[in-house]
Amino acid sequence: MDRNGVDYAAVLNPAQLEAVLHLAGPALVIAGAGSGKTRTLIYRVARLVEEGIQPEKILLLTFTRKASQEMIERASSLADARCRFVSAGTFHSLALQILRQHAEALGLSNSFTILDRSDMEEIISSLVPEIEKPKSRTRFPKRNTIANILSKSANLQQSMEQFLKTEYVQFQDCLPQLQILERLYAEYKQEHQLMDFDDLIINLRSLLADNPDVRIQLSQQYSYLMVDEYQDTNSIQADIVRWLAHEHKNIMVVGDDSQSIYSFRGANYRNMFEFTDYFQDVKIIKLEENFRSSQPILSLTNGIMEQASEQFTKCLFTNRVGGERPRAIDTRTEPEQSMFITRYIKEKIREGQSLKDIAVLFRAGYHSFELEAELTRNGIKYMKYGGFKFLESAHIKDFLAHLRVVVNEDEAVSWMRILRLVKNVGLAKGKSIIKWMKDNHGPLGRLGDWPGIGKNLQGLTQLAELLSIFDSSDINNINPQEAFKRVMAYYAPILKEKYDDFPRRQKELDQLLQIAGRYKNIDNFLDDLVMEPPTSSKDLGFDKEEECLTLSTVHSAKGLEWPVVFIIWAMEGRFPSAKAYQNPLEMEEERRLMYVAATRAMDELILCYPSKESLPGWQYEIPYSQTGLSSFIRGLPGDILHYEKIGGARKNKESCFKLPASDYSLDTPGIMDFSQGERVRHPAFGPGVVSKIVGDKKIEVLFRNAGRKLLHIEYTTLEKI
DNA sequence: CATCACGCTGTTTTT
DNA sequence: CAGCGTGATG
Repeated sequence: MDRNGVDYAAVLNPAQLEAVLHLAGPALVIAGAGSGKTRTLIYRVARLVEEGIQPEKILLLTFTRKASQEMIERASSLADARCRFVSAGTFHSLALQILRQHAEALGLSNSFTILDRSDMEEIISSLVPEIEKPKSRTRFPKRNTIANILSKSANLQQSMEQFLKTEYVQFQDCLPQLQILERLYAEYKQEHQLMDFDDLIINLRSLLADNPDVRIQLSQQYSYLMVDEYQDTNSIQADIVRWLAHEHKNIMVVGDDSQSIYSFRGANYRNMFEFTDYFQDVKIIKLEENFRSSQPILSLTNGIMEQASEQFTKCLFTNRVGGERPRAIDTRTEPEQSMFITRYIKEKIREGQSLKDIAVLFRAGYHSFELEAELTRNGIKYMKYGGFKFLESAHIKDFLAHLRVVVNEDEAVSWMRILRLVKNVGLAKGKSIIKWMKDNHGPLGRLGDWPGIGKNLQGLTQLAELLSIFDSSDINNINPQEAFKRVMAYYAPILKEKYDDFPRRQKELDQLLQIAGRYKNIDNFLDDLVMEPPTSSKDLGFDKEEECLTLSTVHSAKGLEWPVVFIIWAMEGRFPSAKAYQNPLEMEEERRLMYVAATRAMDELILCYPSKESLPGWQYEIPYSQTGLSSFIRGLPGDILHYEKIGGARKNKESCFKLPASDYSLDTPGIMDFSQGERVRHPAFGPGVVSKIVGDKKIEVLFRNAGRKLLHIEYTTLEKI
């Protein structure tokens, strides 16, 4: 019993207690999924505070800001209110904060702008025309791929040559071009005072490595360090941790090698085991008792990890008894999968389960599109995490570009966006205007003086007027919301002109305006948007705590749990390019990804896979043995999973799901018939008319409201009206 | 030099 | 589906 009345021994098991009572010196906590890792961290923070350590001096590093905020909140409500003042954040936010203070030590201005992924890609694609592409027949990588290559090689600290040899063999003959691009991109960033996410980390490390005084100052400022999800750090971040703890060695890292799923950004779970090489007398604590899942679920997850070629640690166990075996359900096709899940959820609700208790997890954002349509048609509310970020949609980026040049008038990426929105200005004119502005420093008000301005460039004059408003007032005193409204007055007509579905986009901008209202200055507002972009409608704060289903990528679901979890997994095998399963390394990560997904489930786990491919455009069928899921479950002992098949053609009597055939079988004439001229409704595109029957499962529909008039649509996304 | 229509391709994950 | 390249048009 301690002074404040938290009886740690009563709320923690022995291993957790050991971690919580550890005060000074290095410690490595190996914490299996669901072993109360967060709980342990929380109580350890509380414990440190109760020991009299100033909360500000405790630094808690996590991978998402959301995770750190939640931890702090729980710590201050569960244990000690002073925990509210603990310093917490992500590696990136810490780096930003420190670099803004010490930029000059690195020869940078402290008003640098942060590039998000799409900014990065935009710069790259503007640089690509400057290089001569290889003459050979092989394709040059797309901008997304180039960005991946540059980012990952930077994070791995490998030379381009070495990197291509090991990771992108297919682009090896583009080596000279990629090297040039790498250099051009670096020069561009230097010239325009820009940093991408990788630069934040890399620059922080150099700062720490080269400046003992900064290091000492920081180790005084943060004298106790904790790092969550340590298996997801890359070697640069591990260096940062080492430097930060260099003076005092009060460092506790917590992680689980089986949950390392970020190798695409250079993360290496071996960091965990190298930790003991860099610090002496590391206390190692293993948390192996699982408090989350039923034993049958753990048998599955243990089984999955037993197939891994490298396993360092633990086998999870629980004291819980009972529970159903996880189910593997062959839903035959993707539409049937969506219908199955939707029906099942409805039944659960009828049984009294809350929607909040159910989650559907998947590999990539677009894997849930089909399901989303089905849920919408059935009126099931859901919140989706991960995948596409709404901040990356064109209208939001366009709008924010205007605000960005208000803060930083040299910001060429944003200028390009803005200018190209003006009628009759394209790539070439945009470039020449930017060059002109550079040569004549101080573009804001004087854009109207551009010599090329003429009667067909009326838009430029208006833009100049808008910007002159900002130019004349003190930028630091502009209230973000006010600035927002002014830009909106200018941008709204452009929005209407450009998008047929502008009301939706307008609404999203209005939501963004609400967020802007929470800030006192534009700078911070923009920084926060890049560093911690809202990833779901919930983050935007407009859907109040409504009870709804969770849809999430596995990556975004990390650290969370639900009583009932569905996993949708089978699509990987369908891509001709999905050679993942031939590459043992990627296969290993895929396995850990499945492990993370499965360990989210508390009571009920349902793996769904359509054994038959049915997407438009990808007509060929993939044998079940090649689908992603089956490669995980093939090697498992037969009694770990309960196998089932559903689907019209199979008429499986064992199926737990008996529906009238017409309700969900594509083979049965019924709701899936459409004929030419029929009126239909799509959940996203609204009403339309069937214009043509293209094939067995494909029709063409003419939509009035959609940006595009003609779309090939799958039957199941449509509703007859 | 900007823009538009058309056809082809290729699909991740996050700060 | 979007994002890119191409070729025609203004």
